Amino acid sequence: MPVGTRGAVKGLHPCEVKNTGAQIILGNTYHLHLQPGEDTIKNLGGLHDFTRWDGPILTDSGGFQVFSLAHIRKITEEGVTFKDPRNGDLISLTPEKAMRIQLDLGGDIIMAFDDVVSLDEAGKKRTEEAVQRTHRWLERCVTEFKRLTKDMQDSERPLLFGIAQGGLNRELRAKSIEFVQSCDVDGVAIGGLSVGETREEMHDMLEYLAPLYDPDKAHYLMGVGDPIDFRFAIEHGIDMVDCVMATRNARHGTAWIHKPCTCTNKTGKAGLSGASRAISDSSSLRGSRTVREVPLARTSQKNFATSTECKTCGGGDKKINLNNQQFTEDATVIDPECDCTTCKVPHHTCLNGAELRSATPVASSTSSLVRSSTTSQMPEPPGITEQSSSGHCFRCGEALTGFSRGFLRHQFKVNESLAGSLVSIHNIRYLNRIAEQYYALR
RNA sequence: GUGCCUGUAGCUUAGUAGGUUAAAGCGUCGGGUUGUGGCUCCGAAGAUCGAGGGUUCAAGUCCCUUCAGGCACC
Repeated sequence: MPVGTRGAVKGLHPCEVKNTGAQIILGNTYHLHLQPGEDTIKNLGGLHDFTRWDGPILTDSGGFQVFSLAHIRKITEEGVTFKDPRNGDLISLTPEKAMRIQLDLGGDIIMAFDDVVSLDEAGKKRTEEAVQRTHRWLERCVTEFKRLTKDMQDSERPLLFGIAQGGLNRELRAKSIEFVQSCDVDGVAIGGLSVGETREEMHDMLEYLAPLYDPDKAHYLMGVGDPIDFRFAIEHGIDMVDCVMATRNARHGTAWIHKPCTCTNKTGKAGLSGASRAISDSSSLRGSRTVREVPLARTSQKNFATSTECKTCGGGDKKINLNNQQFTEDATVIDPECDCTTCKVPHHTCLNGAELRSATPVASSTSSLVRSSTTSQMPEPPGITEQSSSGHCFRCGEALTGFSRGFLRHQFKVNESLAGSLVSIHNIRYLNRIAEQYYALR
């Protein structure tokens, strides 16, 4: 889920977001409440009409801002007060208010209001307290949610997700997952990770939690991650993630690329972790049990499992910093394997026409969970051509040549925001391609 | 021709009455970024202080000469 905190995925037209294969985006209660306010958004038709994004929208509750804006907030049992950074005004968020705001905003999935703790000493000390409070707040959220939606038809009622906490404490985590799954919620989110712990600590926790998930509910890992963490999460029963890295890194010049693993070890055990390897040979898992039911086994070589990097050939998920001098005269695209509209764009007359409609199959693992409440019409985006993978336009046969690294570096160097937008498209598409590859393995 | 002003990092400048290893912003180069406050954060490289000589324990700073640019006057 690309992140559009303030109602827009930064730098991108909704068509561009859609064309990455993204099925759902995020908005944020805290930011939209401060500006322009849920009343304004409601008066302008709700988030979908307001933002012109006709796909599902998930709104975060503002719980994370309790954590990230720690220097300007105060927590009590009732809720949290923040100082408005613009004018110093005190604003408050409570479980009930978070429900009201999110329902006014009009997203399709709304999140319970939770208490996120840091991993420093102060945070560790209050981990248990935060878990208990998160649970009490969740009960208040569910009550308020039911009260506010009791007159709604099933088709217009948004979904409510609860959030499990517990820091890096396994016992607390297990209790929290169990509690949230026992509540009347449509989905379960894993919160409080990706807040500064090491990759190994996060992966260990995900591995520990995977067998505890109720297969009847969706599981959403909040705030994760880069391609490596994303693969690991999928392999361990996670259905949904969101992360700002794709877009923030893109705006700062970092693009993800995939270096194919060239190892053809006769044992079939190349360096890549279980499912990552399986993608290269997707037939090996086709027809097996679903990912969520059985988290794919990690290889005995832990290092391989926690990174998709192949120790033998260096293949796997990589990143490049397009600001680097080495790309000044680089005529190649970010990633020749990629089919995004930054890496493969027709630069001829075919660009102008409906024939270029996307033919890329889009996975729909979450669509059955989500009822899009909008009827707004979005024009079909100028898409990826049918034969983009072959590198040629299916219509006229001309080569599809995306934006060169040299061009992108130049635009970054002259501070042109187009560069950040183009790389955002690439990075979001990169993650969605990973999701689509796993989806094909079900 | 005469008088005055200005020369410090690639650029714009700070360097106080001479006193530790000449400072900053921008730019350059490299890195970071995980439920987005921040086109951001961190780090590095980069200066024989226009040149030469002198005074002094000590000169970017004072003196002389010279070069370059600018201004004014003849």
